[in-house]
Amino acid sequence: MNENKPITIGVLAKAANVGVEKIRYYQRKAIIEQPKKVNGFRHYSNEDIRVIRLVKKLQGVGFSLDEIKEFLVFDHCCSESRSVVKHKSLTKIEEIKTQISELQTTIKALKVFSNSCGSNKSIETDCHLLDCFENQWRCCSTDLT
Amino acid sequence: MNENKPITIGVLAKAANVGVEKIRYYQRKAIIEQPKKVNGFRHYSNEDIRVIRLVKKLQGVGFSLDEIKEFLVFDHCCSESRSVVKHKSLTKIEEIKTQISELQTTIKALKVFSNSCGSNKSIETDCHLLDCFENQWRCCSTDLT
DNA sequence: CTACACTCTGTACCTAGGTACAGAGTCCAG
DNA sequence: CTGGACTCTGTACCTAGGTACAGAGTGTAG
Repeated sequence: MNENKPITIGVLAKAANVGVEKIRYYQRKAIIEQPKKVNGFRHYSNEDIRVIRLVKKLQGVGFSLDEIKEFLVFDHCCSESRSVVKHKSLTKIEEIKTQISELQTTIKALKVFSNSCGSNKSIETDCHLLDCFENQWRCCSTDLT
Repeated sequence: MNENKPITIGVLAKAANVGVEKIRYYQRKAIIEQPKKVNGFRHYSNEDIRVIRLVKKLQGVGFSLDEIKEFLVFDHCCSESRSVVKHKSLTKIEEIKTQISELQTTIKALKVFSNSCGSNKSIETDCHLLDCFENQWRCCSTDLT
């Protein structure tokens, strides 16, 4: 059954909901492996569909293609580089935690901004985004006389 | 004192810890306003330093320059567009919340991955990133026969 | 066995967000 | 009043992550 209807690039693209050009681009960039070719046509496996979807998902949460490549490579040579895998993952987890806390601060600042600038009572107060964010971040304050 | 030592682009760049080219780029893109010029030289205010720092911070948490521009524009015509400001902020808050929950899922998947693939007991189990992520996301599973 | 859909490789082009000059003008310390 | 530091405008170039052909080959339904 798999033999009769090969998964060509178009089938893969449809199944993973991306364009064929993007798949070829990922192959040029070595994000995914070059599949076997039959008469010059690429034939994919079901796993390739999962990989493409994973790539999309990881991109969505902010991984660069290079980072994704590293994780996918580790995925295939897992038994040779356990400690490297573990290290990469733990590092990434820490990065994401930092990112989450920055995002939470951003939410706070946006809430303050929308409640002050966005409210009717603020019409006369000349409320600034700058002030709202500075109160949260203490990062942008003037230190130049 | 401010009159004697004007804040030129180089001073601003140093104070905000960015390059002068980036500041000029932001001006070309109308992210920040064109300051007054004295003999063709741009003279900035202390507020400009705060703005540049805010732009950096917002970029860091994932705002595009176009989004930043919108917020900064609202910031200046606040009294005319309260409801638009409020709406933009609330929309952005929801987006960020979604992003945070995706990031939390990513952390879970990475933990599973590092604990299984990264552990010594996994040497024989052929653990895959793909499986770890699919368990968290249920998004990449094969649905092609 | 023909027509059309699909795929191949290769190259060009696109957006976002910059960075790096060149060549000319300005400012300031000595 | 000169030399070095700084700034101006304008254009070219860069990376990441793609998208869009062109021209040729392949595969398959009628």
